Amino acid sequence: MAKTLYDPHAIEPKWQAIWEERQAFRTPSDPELLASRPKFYALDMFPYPSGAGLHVGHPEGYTATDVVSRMKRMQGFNVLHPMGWDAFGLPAERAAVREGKHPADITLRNIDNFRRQIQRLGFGYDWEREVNTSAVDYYRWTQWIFLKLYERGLAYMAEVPVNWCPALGTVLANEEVKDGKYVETGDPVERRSMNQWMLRITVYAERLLEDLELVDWPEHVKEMQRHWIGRSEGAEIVFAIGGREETFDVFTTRPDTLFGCTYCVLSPEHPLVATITSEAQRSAVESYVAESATKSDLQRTDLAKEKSGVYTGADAVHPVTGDRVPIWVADYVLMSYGSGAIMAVPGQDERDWEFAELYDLPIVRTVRPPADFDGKAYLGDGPAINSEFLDGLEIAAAKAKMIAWLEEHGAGSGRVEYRLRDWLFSRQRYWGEPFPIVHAEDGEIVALAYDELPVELPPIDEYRPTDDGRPPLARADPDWLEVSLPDGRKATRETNTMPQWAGSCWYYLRYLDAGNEELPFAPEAERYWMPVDLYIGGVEHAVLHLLYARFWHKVLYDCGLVSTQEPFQKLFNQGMILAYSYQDAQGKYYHPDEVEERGERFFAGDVEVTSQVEKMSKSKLNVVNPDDVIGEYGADSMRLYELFMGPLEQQKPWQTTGVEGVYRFLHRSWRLVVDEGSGELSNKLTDAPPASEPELERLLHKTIKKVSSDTETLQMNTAISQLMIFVNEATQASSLPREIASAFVRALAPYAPHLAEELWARLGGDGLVSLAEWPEHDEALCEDETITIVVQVNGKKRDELEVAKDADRETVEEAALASEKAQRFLDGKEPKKVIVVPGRLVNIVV
RNA sequence: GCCGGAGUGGCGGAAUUGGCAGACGCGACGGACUCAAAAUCCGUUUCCCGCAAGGGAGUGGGGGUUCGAGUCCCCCCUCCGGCACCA
Repeated sequence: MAKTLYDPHAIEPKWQAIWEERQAFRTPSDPELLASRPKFYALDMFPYPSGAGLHVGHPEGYTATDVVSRMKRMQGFNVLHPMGWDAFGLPAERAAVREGKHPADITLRNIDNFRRQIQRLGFGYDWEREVNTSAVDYYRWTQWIFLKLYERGLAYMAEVPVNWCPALGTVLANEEVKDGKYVETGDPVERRSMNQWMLRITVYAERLLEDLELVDWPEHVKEMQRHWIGRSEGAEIVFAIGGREETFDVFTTRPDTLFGCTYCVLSPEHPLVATITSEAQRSAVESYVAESATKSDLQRTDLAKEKSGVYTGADAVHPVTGDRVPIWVADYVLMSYGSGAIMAVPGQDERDWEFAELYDLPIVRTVRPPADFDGKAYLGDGPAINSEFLDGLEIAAAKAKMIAWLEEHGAGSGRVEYRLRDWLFSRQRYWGEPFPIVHAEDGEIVALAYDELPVELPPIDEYRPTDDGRPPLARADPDWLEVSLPDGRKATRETNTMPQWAGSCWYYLRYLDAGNEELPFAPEAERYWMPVDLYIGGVEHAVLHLLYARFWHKVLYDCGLVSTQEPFQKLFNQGMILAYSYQDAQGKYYHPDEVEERGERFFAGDVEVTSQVEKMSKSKLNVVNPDDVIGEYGADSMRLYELFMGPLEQQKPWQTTGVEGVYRFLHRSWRLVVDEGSGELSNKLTDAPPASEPELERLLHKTIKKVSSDTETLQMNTAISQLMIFVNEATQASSLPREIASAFVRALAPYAPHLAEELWARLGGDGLVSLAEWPEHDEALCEDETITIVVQVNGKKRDELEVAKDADRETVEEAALASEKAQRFLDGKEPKKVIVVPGRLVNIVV
């Protein structure tokens, strides 16, 4: 007779079809139902649909949100759990050039593949709310929000120094550049001056910083944002220039050290450099400035080890003492921070000390270092010295007094400076949102009216910039490019497009009401569903996406369009999934399938290789494809293993043998209910009450309790471990009451939903287990009748005792002292002290 | 250099407020079933001494607090992540 084994390939497509047919995961929309239950909004960071398809890292976070949403749904929450596509971006544009197709076609093809792969995992997404940022009915609303920003004066065009990436043929935002390279590809970036769109995110710096207090996010992500915003308190001080009209401002966090200022430094890009330089110094300064201009940011930082600079020949007037101090030009002062000029205080600043030593400039200490201090610049606290009216004051008091003095004498004021810069918001690409902006022939920038949206991407022949360096959209037909304004003026459309971040700044709002043709989303939907209750994604978005989205959200809040200050109440970062890779002595990689272990060593054929854990990558031949895993073990095993590997937030290596472990667990779960020989229900199942198997009943309640709380706190690895413990025990038990089996299947359902549906149906459960009621645990049954008490002598375990769970101190102490094994170690000595920890242990000290 | 986070068996990892270190899984070893294998099931599995009973050591290293430390404090080492002339 054919055995009825657990067969995920039969079960999984079947239940996925039924879920779809019964619309099991449609978000409730009935107003009465919405009002009657609490809501839960579980959000995944939506993927960019690349041509490479899904890798096993993607589903980790998706599985976690799916498990939580499924449990919440069973617990009676209205659940919103959507998925969509961050679909604008350069790779599709490049593929379009390569294949001679339109980027939209490439994008749709990739989306279909991603959707297929994601659907195989059996996630309970509401596909009716799927969004695609590159679809016209989505990006018209991105343009709509841009108009809101523009109206509020938060979007402007300016000639600014930009990060130009020649390899990409476009500019990049500050956040996209690190060490002079594009963070995604490592392509070098250079400085250029260009007329570009900027968003005034700096206006929101303080709120973006403060409101981090309101959200439940990992501390290190908050820390990264705080650092990126980079608030520092200090003072702006005005310096006059000897013999000239001009003045310049410096920003300092140490106004208390003003008396120690022995020179000033301007950045090479500072506008005053050219005007104040003396004739004698002109050629030296000019060649220094020219040299700095040719250096990339990378070189400037690298060469930072050795400072350099040139005297301008001009002197500044010390605002308090009236002394002359020399003004230098040096590239250790950046034009992009503060005012691009500093007062140098070598006594209290390491960089200034180094520079002063190099060029033999005077050094004056204005804070007395401790007697044993033998360093150079002293940054610690101490009484002010050499500082006239500040002498004797500690730093904080000295700062306050100096700021008061400056304000009184009109020489400066207290000031807060931020590291955060305005957001460079335009790109020279085709595959992005067109700006709803035209340029009139007289140069005026004109925003389109709301009813003129959308501005659709026009077809063009080639996706390269024009020969004279204008963006690809400049190639569009004049029908698109040229417009007449209502007042009769002729105008040209903006040909830059928005950066990829634009679409992801508000997609979580579009999900609330994805089909709305009148508005980006209805206010009542927003009030009901926001904020996002759980947002899971990779830490790589800690600054970029999360900062930009928070910024837009706050603008929408100020427009009265959203009701919460912050969009994402709880954020969680899943750790990256790594994989073993194998390399020989020459560094050549081998596919894991070629490698076998012999003893302690690894070989690929006859070649000895070493193993290591690395990021998955094609070149390292260690990429694991979810389709292959599902093909072999099924989606439930894939889901379970993704979460069982270890703590969600941790990096961890993929191990195929680990998938087999959870696959075996699902087999055991199957056999608990189904007799594999006959295909009928297992004859261990009984209609007897749960109490007929008291041990198992207790374990069930402990399991429900632990699975509920561990799922809530995203400790899914230990929740699964508890389910395994239950199955192991239940397998041993002589009978299995149906009620117990039913509760177990419901607790398993969020994790292995296909198997759970099948078992639920076989057990005769009502409807879908995905929509069944989550089991409740009975606290009284979560405690054992008797507990094991450990008996220690001098802190070492010597014996165990079984006592009633409510046994009092005296009883436990007596029993422990009576223990034969304990007595042996007491060696006849009188106990000096006996510590009783009820329910845990007794420690006898001699 | 600065700021975070982490170091636990052969491996992934568990351990309320300080209270039985190593749950669960992998791997390995032994056994059952089988002509045999796979699958499955049962058992063992931190290390050292011991036939065993039993004993000793043990959570990166060193010190401390405590009846008791993986957990708290101090110093050091290693790894990972972020930032890096931000005045």
